[in-house]
Amino acid sequence: MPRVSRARQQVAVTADLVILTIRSGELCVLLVERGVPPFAGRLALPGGFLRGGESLEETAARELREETGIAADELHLEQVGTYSAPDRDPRDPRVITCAFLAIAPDLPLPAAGSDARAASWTPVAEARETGLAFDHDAILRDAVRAAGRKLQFTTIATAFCGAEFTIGDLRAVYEAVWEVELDKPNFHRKVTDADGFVIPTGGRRSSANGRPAALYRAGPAESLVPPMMWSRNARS
Amino acid sequence: MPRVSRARQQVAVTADLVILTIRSGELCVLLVERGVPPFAGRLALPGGFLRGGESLEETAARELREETGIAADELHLEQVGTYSAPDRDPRDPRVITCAFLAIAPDLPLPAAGSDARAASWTPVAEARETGLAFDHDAILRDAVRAAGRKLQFTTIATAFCGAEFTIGDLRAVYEAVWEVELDKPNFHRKVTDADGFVIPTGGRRSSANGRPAALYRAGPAESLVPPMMWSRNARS
DNA sequence: CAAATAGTGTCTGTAAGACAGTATGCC
DNA sequence: GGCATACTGTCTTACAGACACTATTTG
Repeated sequence: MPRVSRARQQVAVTADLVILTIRSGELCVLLVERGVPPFAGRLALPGGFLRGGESLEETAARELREETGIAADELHLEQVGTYSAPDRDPRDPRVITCAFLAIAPDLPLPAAGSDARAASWTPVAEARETGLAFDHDAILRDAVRAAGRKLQFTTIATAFCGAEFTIGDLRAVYEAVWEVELDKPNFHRKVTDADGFVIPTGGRRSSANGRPAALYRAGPAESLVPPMMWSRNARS
Repeated sequence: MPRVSRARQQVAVTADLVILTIRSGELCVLLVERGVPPFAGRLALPGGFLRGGESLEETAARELREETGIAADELHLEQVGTYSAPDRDPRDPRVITCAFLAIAPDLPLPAAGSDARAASWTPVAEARETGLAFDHDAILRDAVRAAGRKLQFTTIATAFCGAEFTIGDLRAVYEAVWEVELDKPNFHRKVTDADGFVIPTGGRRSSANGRPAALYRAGPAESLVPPMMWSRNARS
């Protein structure tokens, strides 16, 4: 009896979402507590099954809306990878998943999910310690790496911020995702010099102490030239 | 009657392979002629259905072996993306595919596929003109882009070459995938200076004309620092 | 005033790109 | 020698990173 049957196998497919944001300088991910087996009571990435007539992108967009109330066209949604180890989900029929990365500003809070599941922002460091259901630890790790790579070459960092933000806010994004400290003066110059990355609004924002920071909004550029390099420390 | 049913849908899943190589300076992809509907007689990427007990990576490795005789651990195999548009495959049950990128040296020729399908290397430019079955045009485009990005930051270019190669061979890889011309002297210095990219074997190879080029083999480094940038022309 | 954060100026090392010039093969 | 290809040297410009310094706020 061969372990690998020659028959083509039909499977159920889910789209799982890694929705990242920055809350008070910390990288956070939206997690839900599973209400039903398998892994009932454990934390997991939000997600759901592919339905007839849908592409996986549409499934992901629908889940995003159901879990957070955000329309998918308001933020980036991109594939991270497909996870298909035969033992990744104990259910039968077999379940494979396509993971999507979404980047969101600090939201008012996922309004008590219409899906009735308890959804909440969890620091990524904490999620890694606790451990997630299924193979979601690996998915989260891959998604954070993908986000880190995108920060290098695109202006996606502004998607982590609200409509108006300071250069310090933007630097906090890079520092949280890359887990490094960046030189403030050099970062400031690089960002403000890059063509179409940020546009000054003229406003300023006071904090408790110190000189108020100038406010910016996202510029029209999508790719960031020259890239923001952190390859010296090349992990991934 | 909603277009999107609320029922979770079971689907069949394939792994499709984009196997790239360089033949006389031209980027080529391994294509098969389909013997059965849908798209019978049309060119398509090699691939096959996920079987019970297999991950998609294992499916891809098995198809690679069946189509080319190459063992998967001899070359890179990595996910490009999953394609799931509802109308991408007319068959029922519905079929979605996970595309993999493989990079191969110029092989002796895919030994008359054990799968009995006519497999052959086709220049990518030609494949784009002719058009492929299913959504394989989009998959091919995405895979070539992914390969181009990998060339920037990894030493994967050596995987396109045989065990021994000249710097000119290596440069041809970059020029074919990126569709640019690179400065020969600068490329030479950059590659030979990069730590662990290439190692001189001491041998030389004569061509018809001119000074024989020194031979190299792949070095131990996997990531390329500093990266080989072509971001000035940033397409993708 | 001190403390704190925002932002600018300047210097140094490294690397990219342009391209002149040298080396070494075949006819 | 002529020609083609491989390779080296050198110059210019651009950018990363370090860090001294100035600016503007609160207390």
